[in-house]
Amino acid sequence: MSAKQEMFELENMLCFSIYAASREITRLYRPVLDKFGLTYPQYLVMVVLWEFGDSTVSELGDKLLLDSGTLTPLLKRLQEAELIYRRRSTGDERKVEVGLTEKGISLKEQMMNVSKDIFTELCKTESNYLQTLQSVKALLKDAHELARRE
Amino acid sequence: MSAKQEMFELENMLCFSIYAASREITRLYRPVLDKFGLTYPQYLVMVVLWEFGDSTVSELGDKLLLDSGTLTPLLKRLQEAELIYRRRSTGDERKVEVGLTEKGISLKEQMMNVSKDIFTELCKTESNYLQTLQSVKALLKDAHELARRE
DNA sequence: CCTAAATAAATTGTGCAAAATTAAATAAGG
DNA sequence: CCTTATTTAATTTTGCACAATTTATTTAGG
Repeated sequence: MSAKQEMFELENMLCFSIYAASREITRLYRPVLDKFGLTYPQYLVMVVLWEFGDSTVSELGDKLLLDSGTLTPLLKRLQEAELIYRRRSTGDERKVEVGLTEKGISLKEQMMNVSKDIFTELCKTESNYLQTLQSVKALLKDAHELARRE
Repeated sequence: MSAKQEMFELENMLCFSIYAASREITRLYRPVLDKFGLTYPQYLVMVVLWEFGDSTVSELGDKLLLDSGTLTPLLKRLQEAELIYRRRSTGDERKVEVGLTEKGISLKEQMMNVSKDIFTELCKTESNYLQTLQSVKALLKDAHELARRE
């Protein structure tokens, strides 16, 4: 079996493992997030707002590596759920500022008591959580730089 | 900063790194796959057919961890592109068998001469490709088992 | 000033992703 | 046989994901 053959075998393809792992992790979060009426990408937006405070749409996109075409409808759903507000920047009317409502702020406390279970469950089974985290973060950084140096 | 606080920081969230890395890798493959008129999930279906030969829809789903709601329209597009055929199983008319056309078979050779570039590019930047692959495969296995033990 | 370029977000269109429902066919027990 | 449960795929619906285009605004050059 040549090296060229091997590279088309699913078991050897890091790209497939990452792609499938991403969906399985989302599946793992779903039953918990469902209790709060959140999807996984919506949850990540909340995480960024909790950590960094009020942000523009493009700042959210920079952190999450998502574009406005994805974020705009997602943010509208979070606004309908009254977890965030959206308003035009007064200084620069091209920008839309996104911030947490009281309900959005208080959600963090509620989730900390539940979400730990997912995190610790993965930690428990993942014997080397920190090692895996460092590997994937390095991969993300490399892929991000490769994909954007046109 | 408490351990509970830290778990909501984006930099510490393995789930986010996996999710973002998956999209960045797909973005990396896109310009190459575009030349062949394939999307990334379509490419993965072709990889499975090249490796394992003719398969039913559910066999493809088992390998790729995708359900029929995702695969059925995707397979129809591959059929329209004349890379695969689909037909009801003669033995069991519930099953739909998927197989490669001549065009689909020959695509593998064409891609081997181009796709290597993506693979080697990632290998080059990823100092520890095999280590990362093993970590992510272990994570995938754990997440898959956790997500399905109801 | 005033026009041209650049920026920021929204809009549009295509293609996954997955849960829920439906429909068809098979298998199994009585 | 015949009914019931199971299996398998299709269909439907909602929600990302992203490229391409459009619109509005701001910045810079002349």
